[in-house]
Amino acid sequence: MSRHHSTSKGRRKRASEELTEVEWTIMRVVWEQEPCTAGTVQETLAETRAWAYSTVKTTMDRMAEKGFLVVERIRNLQLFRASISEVDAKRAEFRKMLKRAFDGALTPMMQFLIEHESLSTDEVAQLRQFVDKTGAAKKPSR
Amino acid sequence: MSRHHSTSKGRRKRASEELTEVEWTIMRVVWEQEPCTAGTVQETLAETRAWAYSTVKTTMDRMAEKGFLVVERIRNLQLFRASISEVDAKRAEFRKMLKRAFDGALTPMMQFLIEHESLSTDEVAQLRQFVDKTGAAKKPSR
DNA sequence: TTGCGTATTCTATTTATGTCGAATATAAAC
DNA sequence: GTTTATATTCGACATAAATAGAATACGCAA
Repeated sequence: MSRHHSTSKGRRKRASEELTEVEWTIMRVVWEQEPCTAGTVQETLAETRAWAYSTVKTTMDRMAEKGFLVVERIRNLQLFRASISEVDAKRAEFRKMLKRAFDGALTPMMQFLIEHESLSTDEVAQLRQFVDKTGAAKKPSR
Repeated sequence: MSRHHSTSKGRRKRASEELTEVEWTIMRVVWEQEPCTAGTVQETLAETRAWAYSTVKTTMDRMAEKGFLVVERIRNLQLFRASISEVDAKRAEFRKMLKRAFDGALTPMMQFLIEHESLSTDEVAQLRQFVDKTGAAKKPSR
């Protein structure tokens, strides 16, 4: 067993763009404010998370190592920016859930939602709207 | 900061029923064959995972500690059964994803699916079918 | 030039997760 | 009873994740 696409340094294999909880929290801020410093992120999150600056910084450094963030150095300043898109991250998160809980299939998930997640009337309506809008393009059977 | 609702023994606080990857793998087998022994699980998974018996056993013991499994002892045999339902586990997994990636809202997720996940014609058709079948009966519960 | 105030780097602790091997216990068979 | 095949218990180790303090470097203003 040995696979890693050597980006340059010895990168550990990454399950594509799967973020941990803490990483998601940080990424959200970065996507919104990039380029930004660790200090900015820490401050932005201060209201909700009592994280020490060093906690945020260390995490962000590690995220950079993993390839989730890229760093630009200006003087003694480090500006971080996301190197994975929000869409990709969402897609990965969704896929992971789908794979784990629904064997990777969308339809069973939909069925589950309807049967067990008690969608609100609004949600059902929207769902229907989306379906109609989307389904219109391709002629469904039935 | 210090919270743990001492269930009886010093249980660590658990994020409800969130399973790790390995735990999902094991739970799937348990749900299907419960009550079953660690050996059975190990053997069932042998085809796909080269896990030593002890690996499976240790993991299952830990899962029992966490409250995901319950053990029944018969002689020197331990029978495991799930103490969380498949539905609950799925719900938790789904909710976690929703919270992380879509701020907990279903509609944005739907939108995302349609915009970025290119549903197949079949999926759209099925989706429509579900919506039709459900839309009328569902009420704004919850 | 001397400090002050951040930014950076380095290291450390704790807990969780993934994996197992070795030693031990035990039911069942001979 | 002794053997045999499992099951169980325990401890161990590596890596990752979460969290943070301490030491250090470095612009910039007085």
